Amino acid sequence: MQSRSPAAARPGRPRSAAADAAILAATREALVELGWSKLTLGDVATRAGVAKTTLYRRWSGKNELVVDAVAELFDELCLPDRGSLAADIEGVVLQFAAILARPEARSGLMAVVTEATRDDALRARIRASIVDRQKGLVLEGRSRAQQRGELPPEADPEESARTVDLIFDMVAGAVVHRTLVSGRPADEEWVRGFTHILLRGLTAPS
Amino acid sequence: MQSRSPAAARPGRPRSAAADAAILAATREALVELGWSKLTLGDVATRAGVAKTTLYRRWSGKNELVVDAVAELFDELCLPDRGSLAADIEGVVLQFAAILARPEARSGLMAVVTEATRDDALRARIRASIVDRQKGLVLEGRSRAQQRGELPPEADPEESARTVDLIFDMVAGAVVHRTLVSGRPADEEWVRGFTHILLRGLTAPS
Amino acid sequence: MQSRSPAAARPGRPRSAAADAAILAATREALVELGWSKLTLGDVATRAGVAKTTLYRRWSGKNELVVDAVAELFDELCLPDRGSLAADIEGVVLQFAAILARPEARSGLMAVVTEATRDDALRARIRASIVDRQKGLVLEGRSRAQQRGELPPEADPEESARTVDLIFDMVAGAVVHRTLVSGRPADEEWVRGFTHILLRGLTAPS
Amino acid sequence: MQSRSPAAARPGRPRSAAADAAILAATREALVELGWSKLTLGDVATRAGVAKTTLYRRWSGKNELVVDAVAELFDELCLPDRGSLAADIEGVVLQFAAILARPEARSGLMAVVTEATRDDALRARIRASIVDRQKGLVLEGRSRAQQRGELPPEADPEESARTVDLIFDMVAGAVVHRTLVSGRPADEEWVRGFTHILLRGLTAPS
DNA sequence: CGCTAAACGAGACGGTACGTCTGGTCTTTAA
DNA sequence: TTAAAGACCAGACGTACCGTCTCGTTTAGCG
Repeated sequence: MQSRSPAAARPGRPRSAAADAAILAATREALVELGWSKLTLGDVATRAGVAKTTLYRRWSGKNELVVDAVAELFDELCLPDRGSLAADIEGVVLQFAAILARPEARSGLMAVVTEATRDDALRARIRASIVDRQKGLVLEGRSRAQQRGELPPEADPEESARTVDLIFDMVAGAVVHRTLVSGRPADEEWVRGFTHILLRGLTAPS
Repeated sequence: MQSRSPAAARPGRPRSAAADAAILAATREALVELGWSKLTLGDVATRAGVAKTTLYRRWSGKNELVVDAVAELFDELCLPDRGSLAADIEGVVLQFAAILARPEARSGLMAVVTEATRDDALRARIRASIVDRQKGLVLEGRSRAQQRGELPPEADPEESARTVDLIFDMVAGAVVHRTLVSGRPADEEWVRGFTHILLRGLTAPS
Repeated sequence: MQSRSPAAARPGRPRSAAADAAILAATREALVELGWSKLTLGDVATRAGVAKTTLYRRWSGKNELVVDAVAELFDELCLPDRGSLAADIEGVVLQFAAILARPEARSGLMAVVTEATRDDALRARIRASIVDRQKGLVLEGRSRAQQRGELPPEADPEESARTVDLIFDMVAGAVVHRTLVSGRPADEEWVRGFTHILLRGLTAPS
Repeated sequence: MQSRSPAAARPGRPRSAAADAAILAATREALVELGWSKLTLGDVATRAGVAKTTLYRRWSGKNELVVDAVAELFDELCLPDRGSLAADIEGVVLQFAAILARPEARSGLMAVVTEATRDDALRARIRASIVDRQKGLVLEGRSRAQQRGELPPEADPEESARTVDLIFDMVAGAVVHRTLVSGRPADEEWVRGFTHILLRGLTAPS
């Protein structure tokens, strides 16, 4: 039996880890300067000081590359305990907005989501590297609020999952639409108004 | 013999009106089959039975063409009075979701919005042909709800505009995110849940 | 019925005759500077001030292009009447040697002949544009010598054709081998010696 | 002074003799299947069951490799005494033609000669491994004919060398041109005709 | 016997050229 | 003047080889 352990000492020269990093950084740089549609894999390779073949050996195309390059931007997302559900939501939304305010995210994220409408594998990749992480924050925020007593514990797990999805679409969708479609910043004032409506919608007695 | 339209005093061969329609239809057809990134102006011209020059004489590029082609899809959006604010919201959200469910809208709309992040003229064109129309529906729905007494009349006009923008971002963003990012349909059940939260957030006493 | 007359006014912009000439000239220039194996179609296009597509529209590859470029060099071959068979042979052999002394012919001709060993269409093209013209000179020289009485009239036409082929292979082969394999010039002295042997072989009583 | 004794017991693992043979055989095999221009060193290495580095350690490039691979084909050339100059010439020309009829020789030999027009080192290598051996046969045949009295002894050694070169160019050139350019076999009938003319040219009284 | 040093396989690396495709423009003839 | 057709320039595409390099792994001879 041969276990394909990830660090299995494969024969031949190992891939350069530096190249990976250089390519992803060059991709973000090119996204900032040129935007998605004028971004060229040849140009990215040149910026990274790397041959085109090195790039194609790792990523099968523009879409996959940009997903990975953009995904790294979301590594910094986290959910420190700010003491209340409202503060937690405001905090994470502001973090999210700050990332979307960066030009490499603006150009890149929307573009790959667009491409993903026709490419299931790409959609899965986006979900795995970007979306699921964000949804995890929603889950974490909710359980924390339940521990605080701000939200009731869940009864029906299926209903619960549906609500999490809904909240996630509302939060992410609103920030994305504000930032990328309306083209105005999701600043503190806007976030406060948004959080106010969302929270009241979730907690007010019907 | 062809009788010249009396108003067309211009010399030379008049532009074919049929060509415009054929080009836009061919564009939508190509969007469905190929998606944004693989759509080619040469291919569109061929589908429309038209020369490339004819196409370029009317549109300056891919972006402008697709904006116009997609904009026609939103002509059907309207806001019949369904008797209550909740019903009105549900109705228009479902209409919007139905449009976004069509593949030519999925591929095309997102793509031009993406391109618009780096092209102000394109953003203005999109706003004029697509977004403002939607925002008008929000305004219309609110004033109707105010006439019904479901919403209080606005005091501060600036605050009022801010709220309309916020609601618009929340509605459009949630539907778009649900449809294109989460990749699940914005069906009646989902719309009901969304409307419920949104409406309670807007009307519940804090 | 559609007659495909060569100057049939086909629709669309006609091909640029200047481009053809520029490409062939650039090809010869590149052959001189770089030789066959380092000659690049992209480079030829650049030298000719022409896009790669323009080149590929006319020639399907390097081989076909070089055949045509080299074939033009042989346009100058002719057979002026020098008064005797010996003088005629010496004259045409010297002409042939002069062409083979040019670097674009050295690199190009041998290379396409080499490629033709595996490509029947290419061999046919070479025969049509280069070889048959040379063989014509052999035929012309023989009939002229027969009129002068230097050679007897042919009896058996089949035998006659075989002899022409043999002489042609001997003449062209010897010059090519001397020039390209032995790498020494086929100068007047060499040509005189060669003509001497050949002529005696053809005319001496056995 | 550097003694380069062939079996100088150098430290380290000695080179595999089997690899050399396998590479040359694989080269000929690839020449037959693909021809010169489509032959790749990577493919040769794969066929030989050898790494590319092993190949490059021994040969500096495609040209050198093919020269050596083709040169081995000419090892079988020899000049048995057939009793007369005519028979000797016919015999060796037929041998030469038989080698040129093999596809690995057709593709390979011409190609390296072509390359050699721009590479002096390569030309020297070809001369050493292939051409000089053939010229030796001419010398041998002549001296044998002189012993038989078919040819007069040489007076002027310089004139003698010039004649040998000329004959060699005529013989090799005619066979190569017949085989590779005219594309017809140098069979017995053709060889007889050729030998007849050549021999009469050399021996008939002027 | 173990040490040393070169050869070995595998395959990644920076490059270059390939032949194709698309984007926009220009030039022709016909309507 | 517009239309259809298609040639034109420019340049990105993704692939194939080039010749070099870096690995880990033999495999010989010498100590």
